[in-house]
Amino acid sequence: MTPQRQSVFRALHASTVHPTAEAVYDTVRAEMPTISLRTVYQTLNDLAAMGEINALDLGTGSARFDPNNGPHHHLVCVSCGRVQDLAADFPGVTVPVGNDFGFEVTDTEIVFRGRCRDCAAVNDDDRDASASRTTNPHEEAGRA
Amino acid sequence: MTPQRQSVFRALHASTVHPTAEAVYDTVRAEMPTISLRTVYQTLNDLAAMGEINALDLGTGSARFDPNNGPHHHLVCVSCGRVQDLAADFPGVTVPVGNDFGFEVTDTEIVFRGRCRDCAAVNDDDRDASASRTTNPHEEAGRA
DNA sequence: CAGCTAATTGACAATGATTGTGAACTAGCA
DNA sequence: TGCTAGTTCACAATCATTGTCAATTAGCTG
Repeated sequence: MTPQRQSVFRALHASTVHPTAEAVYDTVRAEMPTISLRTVYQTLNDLAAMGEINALDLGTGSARFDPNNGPHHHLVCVSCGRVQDLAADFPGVTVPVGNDFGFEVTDTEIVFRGRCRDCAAVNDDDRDASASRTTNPHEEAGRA
Repeated sequence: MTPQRQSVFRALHASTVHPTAEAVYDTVRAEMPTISLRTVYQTLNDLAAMGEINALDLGTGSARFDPNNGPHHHLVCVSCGRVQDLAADFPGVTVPVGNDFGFEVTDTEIVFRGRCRDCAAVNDDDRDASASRTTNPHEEAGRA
């Protein structure tokens, strides 16, 4: 546990927004200006490998890191990329028997996509013309 | 609808494995050797924007394209990246009332992660030493 | 304390997926 | 025939992430 690692760990836990590696980097640099982005990535990967944090790829362009260890799901804003934890349990969600195509399922991940409060408010304003040119470039067509 | 676009469309529908852009490129090149990867990307994006296909980012490193338009979910192999459609409906899966953090949810996506039949078989062979160095480099720690 | 070893750091370049740019081509039409 | 708009594609650029490897550091041994 080097100071760098501690700082990364703290930055992650101080945040509630599932920061990207870049965001963690910015935070950590405030108190440790010499740290490199490489070290942040390395530390995040190490922490994830140790099971201390989760690495999430939610289709927002870059990975996001989640200090929440318990089972939970996510609300993702398709407009700004914001990610919100959802501490709910969905007991009925399992692969129907006989439909598993031989998969050994080890993990179930539910992603609710939509617009967060802020982006929904913005979109109410200019709902006609520029509806697809919002803050964030990720406007993937359909996600089933 | 240019010949290129038709060919991309056909390649996608002829496949059941949710090909990556690169895979579509390889298929199309067989019958149209001069097509460029750029055109394939462009066409896939256009088709996705038109709602003809879905673009999926399932954390396997590259986007995968899915000609299946109906509502369905996915089985993803964490080892080889294979993606299998799952035509099941989960009626109970909605954000609990009062827990939506102001999100306007428009889409719900369930991903079951695990090992496909083939990768499970391989892993039965060398289950001790090289368990984390499999075909595919994506061994993200935990996905909640 | 000197010396050794192993782990960590960080500068730099490389990778892989994807997109921007802009010139060449093509189809349809006046 | 000449114009125009949409497509294609070669090339370079971008973005997130990782490889490499020398320099630094911590911790241990004697």
